[in-house]
Amino acid sequence: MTKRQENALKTKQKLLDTAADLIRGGNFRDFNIEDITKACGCAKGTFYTYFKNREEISSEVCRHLFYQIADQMQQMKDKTFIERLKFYFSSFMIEVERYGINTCREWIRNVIDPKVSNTGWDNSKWQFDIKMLQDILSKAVENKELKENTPTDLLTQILICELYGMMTCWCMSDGTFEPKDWCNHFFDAQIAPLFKDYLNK
Amino acid sequence: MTKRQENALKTKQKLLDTAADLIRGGNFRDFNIEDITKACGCAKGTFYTYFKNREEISSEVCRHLFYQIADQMQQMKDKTFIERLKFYFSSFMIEVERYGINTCREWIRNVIDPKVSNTGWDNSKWQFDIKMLQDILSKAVENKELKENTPTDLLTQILICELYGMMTCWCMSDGTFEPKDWCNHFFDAQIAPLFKDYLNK
Amino acid sequence: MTKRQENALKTKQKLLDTAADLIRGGNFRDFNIEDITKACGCAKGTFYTYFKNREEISSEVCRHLFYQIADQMQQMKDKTFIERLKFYFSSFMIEVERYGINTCREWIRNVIDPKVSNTGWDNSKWQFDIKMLQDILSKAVENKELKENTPTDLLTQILICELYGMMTCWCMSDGTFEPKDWCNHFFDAQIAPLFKDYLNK
Amino acid sequence: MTKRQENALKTKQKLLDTAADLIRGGNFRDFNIEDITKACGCAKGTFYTYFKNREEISSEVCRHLFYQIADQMQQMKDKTFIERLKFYFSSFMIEVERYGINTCREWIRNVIDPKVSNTGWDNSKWQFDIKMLQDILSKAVENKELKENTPTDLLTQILICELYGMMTCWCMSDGTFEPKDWCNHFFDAQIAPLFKDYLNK
DNA sequence: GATGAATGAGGATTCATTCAT
DNA sequence: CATGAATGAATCCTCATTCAT
Repeated sequence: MTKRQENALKTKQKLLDTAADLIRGGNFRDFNIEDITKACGCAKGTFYTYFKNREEISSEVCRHLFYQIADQMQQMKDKTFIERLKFYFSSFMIEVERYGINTCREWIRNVIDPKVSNTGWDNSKWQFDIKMLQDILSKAVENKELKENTPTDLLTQILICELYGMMTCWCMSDGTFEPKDWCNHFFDAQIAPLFKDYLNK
Repeated sequence: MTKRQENALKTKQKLLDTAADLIRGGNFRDFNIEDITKACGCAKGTFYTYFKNREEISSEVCRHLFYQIADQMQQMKDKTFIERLKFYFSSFMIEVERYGINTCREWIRNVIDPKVSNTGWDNSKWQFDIKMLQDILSKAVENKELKENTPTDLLTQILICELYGMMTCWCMSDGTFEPKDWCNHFFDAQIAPLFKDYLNK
Repeated sequence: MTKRQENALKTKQKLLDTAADLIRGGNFRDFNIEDITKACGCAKGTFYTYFKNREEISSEVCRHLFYQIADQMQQMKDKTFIERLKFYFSSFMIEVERYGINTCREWIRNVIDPKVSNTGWDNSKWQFDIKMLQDILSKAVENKELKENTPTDLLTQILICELYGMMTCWCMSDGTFEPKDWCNHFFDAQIAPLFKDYLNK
Repeated sequence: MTKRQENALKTKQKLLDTAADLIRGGNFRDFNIEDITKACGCAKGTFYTYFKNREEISSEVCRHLFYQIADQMQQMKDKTFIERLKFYFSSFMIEVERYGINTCREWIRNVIDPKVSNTGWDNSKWQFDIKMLQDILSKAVENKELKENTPTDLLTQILICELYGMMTCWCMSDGTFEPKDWCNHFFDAQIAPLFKDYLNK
């Protein structure tokens, strides 16, 4: 990579980071290109060298949060499915907390919107999440951790509902509870029992 | 009520209905005052006679959906708490479905936002929901349907998470599942078992 | 008409006049909305109360020039067709000169463009001109001024070519000749002879 | 010519061709430097090695069309002036048709504009055309094809008006007639008769 | 109470052009 | 000579809101 390309990458990353900061900082709803570039110390036009439009940077910021989790999941391969699941839930909520409530709000706003075209996701965040969790469950069936007749489709959908339910409610409550703690409570009370009947001994 | 007041009420209701239609219709994100008043056959200025600002009508439309449910709950007083709970969940999802996915999106956008000031709700939608569900549960404790030691706070919060989780996911999936049906599945799989340990015989 | 409507009309007219001035003045190519409103002493938004977009005012200014001629043609009904024709040509060039060379340039730019949609002309300026001139000729045939076998279609098209040829060349030459004078020369040398063979005695 | 100079020439020609294609293709109005260089496979900066600015390439593309005709005129030296004239007219319209209506539009836009400075033409396209046609006529006077008293200035100007009139109208009509055919009609009906009185038997 | 003209802040986006590498 | 990242002026257009009538 040449020096120039390196610089370019740095610029893009800086824009991304600045946007993330601004979103977290609270002006999420009206976070605007001028603010980003100003805070980033570059010209408005530079923004458009790296992002097609306002939408694109918003979803890239959110996606980033998600990819970190997906990456971390790689290191959990040899754990039990219930551990992996709990890790997935926890990571999600930890990241969400780390990025701040306003990023979480932007995130939800992004995922509930049907404009998938410019996000770069194959189909939609929904499909992505479904796949992610179904993977965990179907591998558990393969490993005999779960019984053959486990209704993985249904369970997957339930799991996602819980996950996004927590996020939505955290925003609703304006951050009055601790995502990570709540996630643990929630997991023990609702998620773990869900698999009781399907566990192979 | 004088004729004049009557007309005023009619105008306001018409604005509300028109807004609801427009939001449901799909241009929720960009639903704007001019569209509403035009479709309503009145002047832009008239809008501001009845609503302080754009925000207000949006939340009033959403709230309306909610109040209908609260009203209906009145008629369930003599049912068991589990029936009331199921009714609450079902009604919610039925209304949500009736109002359409775009209204649901607007609804979520509204509730996750902390700008409580102009909504007219005491505190926030979160508080409102909490109160609603806690009522059901604490009455169940009073009636001895549930044990004294039932952790109503925790359970309430779990219930709301489930409820909003379903809504968020319905939007995410762009309406690929049936809210009402899913609600039943969900209720049986997750909600009912939650109370098993706390039922008084 | 109420006072308010009157004022509104005045505002619109003022915008139109200001735009005409600016176009004539020379900043035609980049005449922009801000300049118009500033010169007009009103807010940018006011512009959009009266015109859908930049395009619309441009073609309305040009059209205005044209309508004046169409109006004047009404008063020529009892003249010979050759007089009417000459009047049409002269008026056109007189107006064009009065509005200035830059308006003429904008005018040509407008008419050669196929975006008819927003101009409000039935079909296009082309159709309009065709109709206008064909009317003169076909009435001349009716009146027996011209022979039955006069090829009015062909002649009409030739006439328009001459008319727009003069305009285009005036702009090309950057106003080095006098449109009105030239028009007379041209008419005598080219237009009048054209009908020689078709005159009824 | 060194290899380097050769390559440079090739690059410039490629830019020119690409621009011509883009203009013909239809996005004439918004043809922009990035599109050209992208389609040409070179960097934006390279464009500025060969052209001072956007204007320059536009007029060079148009001029190219014109030079081809001027070149061809060389081979008509021993024909009668009326044949040369007809050839000039036909060539013009044939080229115009070959380059497409959008190039024609761009062409007209270019010639009506007074910004001569950057075009590289001595004075303006107007002067150029005048000279070209006057050459034909004055040589005809020299050759005794035309009488001494022929008003060559006047006739030249008329000829140019006709020529550009056809082009402007072709664009106005959005290409509803055939330039070449129309040129012939036009020539026979208007141009040829113009010289009748000045022919030396 | 109704009207709708006027407002003007605000934001997105484009693109010709420069210049350091 | 080629590159392409950076620039930032330029401009369009939207729309919630106000207020004189």
